[in-house]
Amino acid sequence: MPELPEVETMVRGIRPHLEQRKIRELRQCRCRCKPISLTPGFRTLATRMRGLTITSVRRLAKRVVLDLSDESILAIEPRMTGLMLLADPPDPEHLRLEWKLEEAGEYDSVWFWDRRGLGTVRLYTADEFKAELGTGRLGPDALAAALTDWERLCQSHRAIKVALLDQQRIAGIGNLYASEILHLAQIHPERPASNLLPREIRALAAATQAVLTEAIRYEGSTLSDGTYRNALNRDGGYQNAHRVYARAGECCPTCQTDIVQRIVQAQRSTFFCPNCQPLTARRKR
DNA sequence: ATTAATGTTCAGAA
DNA sequence: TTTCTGAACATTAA
Repeated sequence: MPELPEVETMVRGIRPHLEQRKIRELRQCRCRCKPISLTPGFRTLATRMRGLTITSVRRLAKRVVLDLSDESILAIEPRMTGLMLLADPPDPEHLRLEWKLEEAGEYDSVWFWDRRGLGTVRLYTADEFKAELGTGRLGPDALAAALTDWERLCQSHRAIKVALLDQQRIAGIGNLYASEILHLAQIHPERPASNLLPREIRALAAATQAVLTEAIRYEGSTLSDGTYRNALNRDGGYQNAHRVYARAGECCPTCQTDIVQRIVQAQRSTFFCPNCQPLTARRKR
């Protein structure tokens, strides 16, 4: 589930409790589900991480990244249902990994919890990290993208909603926030990206900033399935501010005129308001 | 029983 | 080369 705002919330939640602390040991939680993807395998991972100090905790697109004292880097990718927790997991069955910490602190461990188990955890050397996640695989972060990055995104002929999900062009936006961003920018999701006018590209960049920073302020979105929680198992609050996502059939909160529609693009749901987001660019100004 | 779910990746086809 | 489709990963809830 987590997109940029949810991963940013996880990072902010765990950072003050992990930085400068030493890893006593890594433990695999015994659940009867299939194990998640670990690279390298658990044994090697545990051996390599034991005794290292966590020097910094940061977000890279939709990954939680721990920089370690021997220059190796751990990247945790929550995918659909992964969470980083300091305490109080939603259930004990889907705890996957536990990092036990050395010094006494407010919390003694941090866990990776993942119900569906699609998440991945990978330990990189500095060189491997640069090669895999440096340039190419991930575009500029959605909160740091410059206008030229947005212009590059809009060279694609794909529908703008689909292009927004391309992590190689702009990294961090997922299915939920793509609909919210396009609604605020008043752009129809099926418009070819390459047909956007310069002022619409600027509106898209501004709407992305506005939606993502507001969502971070609300600590992310907890949907009806309730999977996403912050590091202390508390709900996010942005779902109450959603304008269109999962609101098909409801009245558009902006125009109070039209009904929010659901369509499918690239096999994924898109929500939009036909009145606020016309298929042809409004001509004015 | 069927369907859909906030993510990513791959193969194969247009 | 770009873009699209479907499937896969694994689990749960409506």
